[in-house]
Amino acid sequence: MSFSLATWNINSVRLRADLVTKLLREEAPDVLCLQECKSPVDKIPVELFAAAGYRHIVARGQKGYNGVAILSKLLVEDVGHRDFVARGDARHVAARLENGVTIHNFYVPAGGDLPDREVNEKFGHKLDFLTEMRDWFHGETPAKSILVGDLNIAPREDDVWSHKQLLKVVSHTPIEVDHLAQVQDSAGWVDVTRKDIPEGQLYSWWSYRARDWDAADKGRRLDHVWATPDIANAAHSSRVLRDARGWEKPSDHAPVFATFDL
DNA sequence: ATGGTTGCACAGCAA
Repeated sequence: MSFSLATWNINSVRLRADLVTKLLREEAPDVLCLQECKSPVDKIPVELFAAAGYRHIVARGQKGYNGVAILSKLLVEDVGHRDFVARGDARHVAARLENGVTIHNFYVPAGGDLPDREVNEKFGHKLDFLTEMRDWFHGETPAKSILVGDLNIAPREDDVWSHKQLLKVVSHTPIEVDHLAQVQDSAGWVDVTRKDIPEGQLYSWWSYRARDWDAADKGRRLDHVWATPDIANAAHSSRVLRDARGWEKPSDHAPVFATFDL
């Protein structure tokens, strides 16, 4: 059995519902994980997605902020969520496919501007969120699991347009990279995207603030697809749909894809 | 060095 999956920070699922359906119709992943839906669950345009063939939806939402959803052509079971750092934020949801694979969809806090928890509470929140992810997965020791989402960290030097210029910029600081590595180590998570594309610059996010995002190409790889070691070797064909960043009224993130043969 | 844009929701915060 083979299935494909994509993760996309949509930055408002209602404003960009037509872009979601465009992606579903043109790229047709079996499962699409969305972050930053910025919508209560009951206001997600589920009929639109069902009409495109995605009849199974597992989501957590809140008004205006955060929000994660898993849209699927395949039957999925809602296997819950965890309120990381106990703020009542909708930043995690999990679903299980009939083949036994569990998919965790995360929206990790962005962390504010200053990379110092003493002066920026949001940075501390981000680090604490990552620490709780590490401890949770360490205790769970998951098998046949996939973890995707906007993790808001670009860990490698070639995951950012300038390693040197971003060392003190939130998303690429050594302490964040270390925290993310500890999450990854907690369950032996394999970075599927980099397993498939080991070399070269690779980005999934480009700021809205650039005059010409495509020409400047000052991107970062903030969106990730990870898998536990038992299924990581079944993954292939990873890619970033950079084109989507150039669509009309785009999200600032592009979707990241992977396929699993199980 | 600074400011640049977007979404939500209607001011200013979060990203």
